Amino acid sequence: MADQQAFFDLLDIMESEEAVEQKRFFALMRSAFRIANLLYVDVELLSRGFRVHRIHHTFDTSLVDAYLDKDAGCIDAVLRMASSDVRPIDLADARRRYPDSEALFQAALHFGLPPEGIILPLSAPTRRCARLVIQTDIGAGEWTAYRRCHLRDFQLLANLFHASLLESDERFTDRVQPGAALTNRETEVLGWAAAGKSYWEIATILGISERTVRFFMTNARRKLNVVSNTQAVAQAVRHALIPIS
Amino acid sequence: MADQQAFFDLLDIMESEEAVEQKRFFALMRSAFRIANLLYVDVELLSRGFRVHRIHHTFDTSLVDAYLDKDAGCIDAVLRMASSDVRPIDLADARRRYPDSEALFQAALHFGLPPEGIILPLSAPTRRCARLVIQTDIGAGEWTAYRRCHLRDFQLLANLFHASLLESDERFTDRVQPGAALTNRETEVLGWAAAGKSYWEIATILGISERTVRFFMTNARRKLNVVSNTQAVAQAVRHALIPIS
DNA sequence: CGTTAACCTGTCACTACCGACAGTTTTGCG
DNA sequence: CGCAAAACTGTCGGTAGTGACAGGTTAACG
Repeated sequence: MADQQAFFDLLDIMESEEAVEQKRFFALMRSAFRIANLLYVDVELLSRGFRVHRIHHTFDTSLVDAYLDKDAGCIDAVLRMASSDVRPIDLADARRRYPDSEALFQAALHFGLPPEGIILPLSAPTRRCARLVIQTDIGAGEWTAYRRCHLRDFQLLANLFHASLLESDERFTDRVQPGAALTNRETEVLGWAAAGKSYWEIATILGISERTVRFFMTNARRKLNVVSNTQAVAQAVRHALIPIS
Repeated sequence: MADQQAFFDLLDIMESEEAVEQKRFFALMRSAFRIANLLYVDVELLSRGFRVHRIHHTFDTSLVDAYLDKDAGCIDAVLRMASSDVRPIDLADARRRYPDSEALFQAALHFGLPPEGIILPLSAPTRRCARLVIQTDIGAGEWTAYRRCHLRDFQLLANLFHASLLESDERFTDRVQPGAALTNRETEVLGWAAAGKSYWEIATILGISERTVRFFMTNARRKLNVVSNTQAVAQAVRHALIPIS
């Protein structure tokens, strides 16, 4: 419990300052706790592959870059593993539960990085997935006690850091939709089109004429500023105008 | 710091047990901390409105239900406000920053519920948004100190509870895609269709014949088990086969 | 060297979509 | 009641998407 004060100092910094720089946060964390390395990732996970929005870490740059190029498949598996769980996961547990990640841990060991540490879940905006990985040099025996004592500290500080990054991100403010809002009928018709129904089918379902369905769809296309039903539906799904259902 | 032991006891429970029941967690939290009420929500936020996946709370049922029916617009605004921030937000701050929520706080006050407490962000799967709201009877002056001391406890325990709920949820395991995976070209063509391009345009862009574009699209439709390009693109966006871009 | 999968192409007939023409009716609000 | 916005309808002509016909080429793998 020696670093209680260090935590509270760090908490005050994270809560009081507008934006905490990534390097500063990593440095503060490393001085406040017995942390060897930190890795922060914010990605958009796709069915195949992923798009990195942000990645920051304190590992050797050449090591990480080399690995990213060499074995993207393994990185992909590790990301998918980490994102499928919203619980803090111990690195040792991750290694045990997901054999695909073994290559990564082997490479880390080769560089003198023992597999002790934890992956913390972070609340990301729609379709994104962010995690903070903390790696330590503490032995497995001692780590259990240290983790129990400081997990809450790690999780909260990680959340605050992550929030700080998101807030400083312009892209996070693109919530506002351009153009006018769709009417109920327009949304409804879009939803059925997304379900693969033709104009005739939608007309039958809604009990209106086929011409009217086209009327709504045309209005929706105009409002969304798109050229085809297909693009309109893509937009609607992306902007959550229609539910997953 | 009197309830330090209570926190660690609770942490051990949350970490050791497979699934912690919602009522039990709420009871444990209320006995371990000076918490008056808890509210957990997990929703899918749409451009207009929302779909509730889960909602649990310790407030008076009639109060919440009545409010949900009466003023969905306000609830909507509050949800949107809470989800736009991934930082823990004090209820008092939320009230100050978002005038739309005033009606809700007024109603709460009317039922003897003071606006002290916090909204905790939770990491949810794609397109979902989950939050745990903690409300206390502690006075505003004392709350600041109590909050500083226990925010980390609240955040970590909330995360673990949330993870426990998600894990027990069948729907969370629907990650597996039915049918075969799309090839690179099929995905590529779908992406352009989602961008509103016609077959002819896609053919020109990719430098192949229009017929070939149709070939890929037909294969994609067959693999996704859909009947139109529109439905195929809707599926592709929903299942993150193609990026937001 | 055979097999498989991905990638690529042409044509025909049909149906669905889409823009532009020109309206009516209903609903909600000040 | 007047007005605006939403909901609703008909028809025409052109373009785009769709299924089914029947192929060829290239790269990877055992």
